[in-house]
Amino acid sequence: MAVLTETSGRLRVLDAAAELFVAQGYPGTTLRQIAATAGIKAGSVYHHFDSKEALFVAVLNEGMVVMTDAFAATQVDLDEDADTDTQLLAHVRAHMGAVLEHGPYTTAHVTSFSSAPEAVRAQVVPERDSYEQMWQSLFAHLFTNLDSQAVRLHRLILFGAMNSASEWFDPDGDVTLDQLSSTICEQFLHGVNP
Amino acid sequence: MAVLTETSGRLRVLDAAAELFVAQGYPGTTLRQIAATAGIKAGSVYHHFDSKEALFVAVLNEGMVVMTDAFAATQVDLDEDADTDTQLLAHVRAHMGAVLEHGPYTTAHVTSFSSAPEAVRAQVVPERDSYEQMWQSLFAHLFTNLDSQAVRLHRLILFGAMNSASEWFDPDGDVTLDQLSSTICEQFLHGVNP
DNA sequence: TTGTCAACCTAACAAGCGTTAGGTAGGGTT
DNA sequence: AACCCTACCTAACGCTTGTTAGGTTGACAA
Repeated sequence: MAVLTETSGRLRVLDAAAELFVAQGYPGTTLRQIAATAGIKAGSVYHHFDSKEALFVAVLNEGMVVMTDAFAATQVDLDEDADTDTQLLAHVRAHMGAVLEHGPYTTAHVTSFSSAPEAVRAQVVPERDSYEQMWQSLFAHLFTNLDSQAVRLHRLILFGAMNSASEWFDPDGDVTLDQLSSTICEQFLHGVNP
Repeated sequence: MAVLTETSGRLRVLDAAAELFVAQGYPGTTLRQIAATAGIKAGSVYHHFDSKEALFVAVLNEGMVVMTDAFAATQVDLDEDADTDTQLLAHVRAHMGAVLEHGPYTTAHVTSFSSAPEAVRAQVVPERDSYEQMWQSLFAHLFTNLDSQAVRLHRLILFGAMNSASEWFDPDGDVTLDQLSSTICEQFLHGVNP
């Protein structure tokens, strides 16, 4: 039986990969860097994963699971008839938390998805789409006055606002994730001066 | 004298580099790809640029000039006492135009800046900061009720909303840049339901 | 005790990388 | 005519890349 105090080798590789992919992108990260960070040699990575490509896909899929779960958990906790502000804030906070507080897996989705070759991206598109579909439904439910094209536009704008925070947000800075989430949400719903 | 109907070799290299950096990021793009796109051989790139790094910096600096010029031109055309909606929309439209209508140079700044190694990024930071400073001043002028930290936060949110459009905006789609700019601007100032 | 298996290692492979040295063709100037 | 300079080329350099083949080790099972 594995000792509980040390994480499994496969997980250490996955962690190292996620961290480095976030910092350097897909082509900018080498298997030797990943292996070194995980404390093993480059060749040994192939005991756990078939290829660099498969490793990247594994990281992104893990990240997508975290985000999807966060959304679903929020949905469950929420009264369906709560007002728009309450519902949106809860989901915004959940998304921000998933991207910025739950390790590099989710962040990889936001920052290094676009750096990957088309062949790699294609393997994660379905999971991505399904997450976007969740938000599309939420928006359709909250903003009944908008048509589906307008809903899509506003959703993309909100995603841009939320995800770009991964480029500058500092967990140790003087703005907390709660504050940031509520600022984004307030400003999205009611504009810059309330 | 150079024939006018064909662009200079240096410019063809710069164009090819900008285009490929946008599509594949900095480490994902090779000098041989750039050279092939420009119609020359890899070694010949060094007749025009000292290194891959210098080529990237040249692309980003060119992009920053376009953006700074667009901002300045908007500033000049604008009555300083025009209302907030008018001023902000003009600048948003100018920024969006610079990023999405003026070739890959500006887009490179938005999409592939983060993919570059730290040593490369450092060389473009001053120009970047000066552009951000322009926006910071504009915001301070438009939103006098906000303190400088709140101004910064809202500015970053707006940047996120605008720049993320480079990942999905389709010039041939059924949303024009004018419509998108005005949607972003309206929603930023007054919220999602006006 | 013997066998099995996961989890590593070493050492190498071909391919591709950024970069360089040296050459050449042709227009412009003197 | 002689020269020079720009804009390329060829051919290679040393190095790194993802990947593979073939060990070695130690924990566990039969």
